[in-house]
This record gives sequence, C-alpha cells and structure tokens, in this order.
Amino acid sequence: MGDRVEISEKENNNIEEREVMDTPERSKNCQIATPIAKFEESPVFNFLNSLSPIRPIKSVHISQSINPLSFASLGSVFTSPHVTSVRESRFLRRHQLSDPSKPEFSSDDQTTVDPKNENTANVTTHADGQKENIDPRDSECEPSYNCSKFVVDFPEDAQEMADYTCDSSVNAPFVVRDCQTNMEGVIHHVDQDKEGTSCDWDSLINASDLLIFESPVVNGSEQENVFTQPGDGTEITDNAGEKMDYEHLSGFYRGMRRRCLVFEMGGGRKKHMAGSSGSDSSALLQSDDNNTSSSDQKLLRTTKLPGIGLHLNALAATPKEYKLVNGQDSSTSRRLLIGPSSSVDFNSSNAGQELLSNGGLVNLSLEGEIDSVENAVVDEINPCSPKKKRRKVEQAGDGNSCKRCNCKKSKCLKLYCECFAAGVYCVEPCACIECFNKPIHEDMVLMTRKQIESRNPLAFAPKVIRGPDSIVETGEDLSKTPASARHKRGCNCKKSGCLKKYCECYQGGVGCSMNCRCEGCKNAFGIKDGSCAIGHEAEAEEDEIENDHETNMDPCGLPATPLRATRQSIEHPFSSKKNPPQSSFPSISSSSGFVDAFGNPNFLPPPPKFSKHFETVREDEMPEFLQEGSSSSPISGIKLSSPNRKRVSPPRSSSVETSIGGLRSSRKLILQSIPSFPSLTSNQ
DNA sequence: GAGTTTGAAACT
DNA sequence: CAGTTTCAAACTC
Repeated sequence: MGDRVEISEKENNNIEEREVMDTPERSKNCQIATPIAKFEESPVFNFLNSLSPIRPIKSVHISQSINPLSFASLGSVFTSPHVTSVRESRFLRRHQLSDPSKPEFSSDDQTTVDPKNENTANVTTHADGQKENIDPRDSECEPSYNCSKFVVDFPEDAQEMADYTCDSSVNAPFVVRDCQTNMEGVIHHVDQDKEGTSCDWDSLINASDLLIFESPVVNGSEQENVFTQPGDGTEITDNAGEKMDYEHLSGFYRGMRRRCLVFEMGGGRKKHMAGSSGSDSSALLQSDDNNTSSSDQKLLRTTKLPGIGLHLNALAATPKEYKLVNGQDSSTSRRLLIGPSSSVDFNSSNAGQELLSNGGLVNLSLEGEIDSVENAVVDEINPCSPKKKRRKVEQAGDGNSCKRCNCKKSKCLKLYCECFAAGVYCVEPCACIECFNKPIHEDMVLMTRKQIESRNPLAFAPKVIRGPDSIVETGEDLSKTPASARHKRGCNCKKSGCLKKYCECYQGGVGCSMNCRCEGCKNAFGIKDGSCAIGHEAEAEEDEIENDHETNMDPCGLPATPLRATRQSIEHPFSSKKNPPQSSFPSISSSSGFVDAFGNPNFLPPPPKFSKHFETVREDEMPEFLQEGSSSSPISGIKLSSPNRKRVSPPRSSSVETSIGGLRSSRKLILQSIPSFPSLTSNQ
C-alpha cells in the first residue's frame, strides 16, 4: 500500500487530480497537505469560507482527470452494443435511475471532474473512510486493460451490510469497480420509494468519499476499502439522481460505462437473484483489479441483486490471472461478480451466506466447489496484472475475461471480433485497428449489432450451453459429453480433430454433439460419434430444455443480457493453460455435484472460451415463465429457420431431429432468441 | 514476434 | 443452400 500512497507519477495530471489523489492522504502527503492546511487556516480562507456557503471540501470532484481513454465510452454507459432495442430501452431506464441527472456521459467528458475517474482515481477508500492514494503506476501498468468486471461486495454479515446502507430499507450500496481503472464507485441502490431515506446527504456530497478508487494492488484491505463510510453509504439511489451529487456519479458511471456495455436489471435472472424482489437489494459492484501484482485477486461473489444486472464489458479476464487474493477476500468481503461470471458466485458458500443475508440468493452450488469456483472467478477478475496483456494475447481465448482483440479489418464490428461478439467495447489493451467498437461509436455498434442479430438472432447468444448435467462425470468415459453441455451450433472442424481451440466445442469445454459437422472428431470432452453421440440424441431434448433455460435465464442469477450470454466471461477454472482444469472445471460448471469431468487427472482441457459454467442452470431454478412456457413462449412458435440459418439451427442429424421432432426445433429457437430480447423485456 | 493454420463469419 | 472468401484467433516455429 505504501507504494500506492505515493501519488502520481503522472505529472501531467491536472492539479485537481492530484488533489484528489492526495486528498485522502493528506496526512501522508505532507507536501500537498501542508499547504492546504495552511490555506484553510488563513484568515482569508476563513473569510471566504464565511461568505460562501460552499464548503471548502476537498477536491472531490477533482479526480476527474481521467484518462480520456478510459472514459471514452461515456456515451452509452449502460447500453451495450448488444442490447437490442428492447434492451436499450431497459438500459435507458436503468440509466435514468442510476443517473438521472446525467443524460449523457459523453465519452468526451473527460473534462468534467469526476472523482471516480478510473485512471486517475487511484484512491483507495478504506472502511474507515480514509482514502489512500494509490500509486498511479499501478493503474498505469494496465490502465485500461482490465476488463471491467463488476463485483459486488457484500459485508460479511447482515450487520455489516446494514452498516453500509444508510437505511436498512435502502439497498445496499453498489460499489463498482473497474478493474482496469481501478475505479470504484459506490452506489446505493435504494428503493425508489425510499429515495430520501435517512441518508445523510452531506455525506453524499462528499462524493469523493464514496467513490472508491481502488488500486489493483490493494489486498486484503481492499474489501474494506470497498465501502467507504459505511454509514454514509448511500451515494446513489435510483432516484438519487435527484439528490446525488451527479458529478460524482457521473464520474462513477463513466467508469462503469467504459467497461460496461450493459447494465441492466436482471429480469430473467431475478429469480436467481433470489427472491429478492430485486428492488431492495443492493449490491456492491466492483470491477476490480485487485492485483497489482496480479497475484491479488478478489473473490467475486454474487448475491442476489435486486434486479440489477450488469452487463459487463466482458468479463474477460484471464482466469489464470485471477486468484483468490486473500483469504480475506473470499471470506471477508463478498463481492458479486455481476456479469457472466456472476453465476459463479452463487455457488460459493460464502455467496450463499451473503445472499441469505440479503434476502435470499439462490445458492446453487456445492461448497466443495466453491473454492474452485472462486478461484476461477477471481482469476478472471483480475485483468490488471501486468501479465494480462500477454495473457490476453496468449490466453485471451482461455478466459473470457477481458476481451482483447486484434482486429485489423473488421473494425471490430463483426463477429470476428471477440470483443464485439462478446458484447463489449474494445478497450485499450485491444490491438485492433480502426476500431469502431467503442462507446464513441455506440450508434454504429448498436446498429451493426442489430443487423447481425437480424440475420441471426442468436449471433450474440452464448455458444456453449451447459446444463446441470453438463459436467462430465468423473470416472466416466471421457468421450461422453455431459448431456446438457453442448455447443449450440456445433463445430465444423476438419483438421483439428476438435482437439484444439480452433474447435469451438473444445474451446468451450464441451463435447461435440450431433450438431457438429466435424470430421475426425476427437474432442476430449466428448466426441461426436460414438458413445457421446448416442448420448447426444438422447439428450437432445434435454439440451433444448437447457438451452431454454439459459436463454431465458442467467444461471448466474444475473440479468440475462443477451450479451452476457454470448460469452461467459468466466472461464473454467482450468482455463489457464498452466492450470489444470481438472478440479475446477467440473466444479464450476456444474451447479451441483459435478465431478471431475474426466476423472482423468492428466487431462486438462483448455479453458472453455465460451464456457458457460456460469450459465449452468438448474431446471428447478428456471423461472416459472420459462418452465411453464417454454413451449408457450411467444417465441416458441419460431422455427428453426433463423435468419441465420447456418449456425442457428443445429440439428443436422436426422436422427436427432427425428427423435426430437419439431418440438425440439422450436425449443431451441426459443432458447436462443429469447435470451437476447424478449426475455429481458418480459422480465422487466 | 512473425508466419502459418484453422475454422467461424461473411459474402456470393 | 452451398460454395467461396474474409477474418482473426490459435497455433507453430
């Protein structure tokens, strides 16, 4: 921490920024602090102070100096490119709630002061309310690399949570962190009805306090840091716009926007969220970067968010990088990763606790799995580590964490672009050329997205579907693919034997199915022909069902955003090449009781790129509307012929179709299409 | 790091 | 719908 305390190295930073950074630690930074103190003590100051209602408070806003890059995407903070029109509306809505005052964060706003600036904001807030200056360098090392993941931290126990919230009725504060930027913001999600609540607005005024800039390096203390001024907590309310210091918020959101393409309510996922009506729950969202060293990772935990869903800019962190930082992290703070990976959290026991405290989260998983899950999650989360870039390049695929593309010709507006395909904006770490997949070009992104979706509604849907069964059972024949885990479209491999990541099935950690047109399939997760093939047929219907679930629900309990579905940011625990997936893999993907997929210690499947561990959904968890109606779903009527006939409709094998019949096809359509659009709407 | 291979995505 | 081209990731050296 000490290092961080030292502020910035960037001399370029504007004064304000410095103040911000320094402010927290004035005591430490004698240089700056001293002058200020003197100034404040001066008669002139007093005089001025008496004259002006304005409090001499700190430079809260100051932090703005943000790296333009990071904020570039102010434009549509919550609108993700993936968002369909419907979703867009949602996002808008969300946006209003969260930040009514600021209709627009233009990416260009950099000038505005935003305490929350990510890059600039290197201040870490401690629970005690003190802030530490973080060494900008930390952030610099990977300024924007990190994918923004939003993690929600919850207090260990309800009591803590209570502390955080200014009003018990009020939602818990949301802390958002941008892993890349290290920026954090705390948002209290308050019932709209309860806007005013008991919060001390003065505290709100000190947005700076609320804002938390966490350096990646922050370790165990991080969690504590997350919530600043617990009592004050409420910085933002949905309605808050009215009361909030918007500037602060704006900064906050900016950070969010940068990374979050989608911020939406988890309509479909509400269920997962557990019971919470969704309105009340609050979550601390963080996208964090905990690790300076990259070694520090935080455990993300999901909790039931009241209807809050974040579509993160891809959770793309590479799994390897993420680690459980500290025992503390895992145990102490509860963070929810909202986003694709969020589902994971549900599994963790801790998460469960948290959830319970909050009102009920769905506890999906086995505790035993928790650790692995956590690890996996953590790994993803920490994009900031110095290694990330390299990894991205090397492993990017492995994790779905932060996407970093290298597009040269597609302008990042085609599915060739991983970022775009994942529904996230390209970020600094991307090496793309002529990239249009940026907030600045939001319109274009949305338009393109729509076009693609018009062609293939499922284009942005998750490629791999994992059902509860998805995990291969240990000890069983490797060739057998989990019933529920399948690549929707199936692969078309000719030369790779489905043993390399060229193969989407393999990449996704699932076996090939009847849908695959691969030749010479040797997929370690389950070959197309052979035992697995049989299983596939039998499972075909099951798969459909599963698909439906997925489509409609976010296994994570998060709001299913179309985008999210696209790629699970979270990778299998084993995603890292170096790290054997074995243990983690199964645990993650399965909601319950999965055993090592292969039972083969030696076998280390690559981390699934599309993996849906988090997507795994139990049927029982399935939203009623889905359950009842998958068949009844409005979409159900849709036929296989999707705009994108090629990829959308999988069933190639006559056998499958035969067994399943038309029903199946209809179901699948439902699955795919629903998630993106209708489901959200309906849920909302 | 550059070049090759691969298969999805896009196009015809 | 099938074939071809384009593209970028995965892979190899």
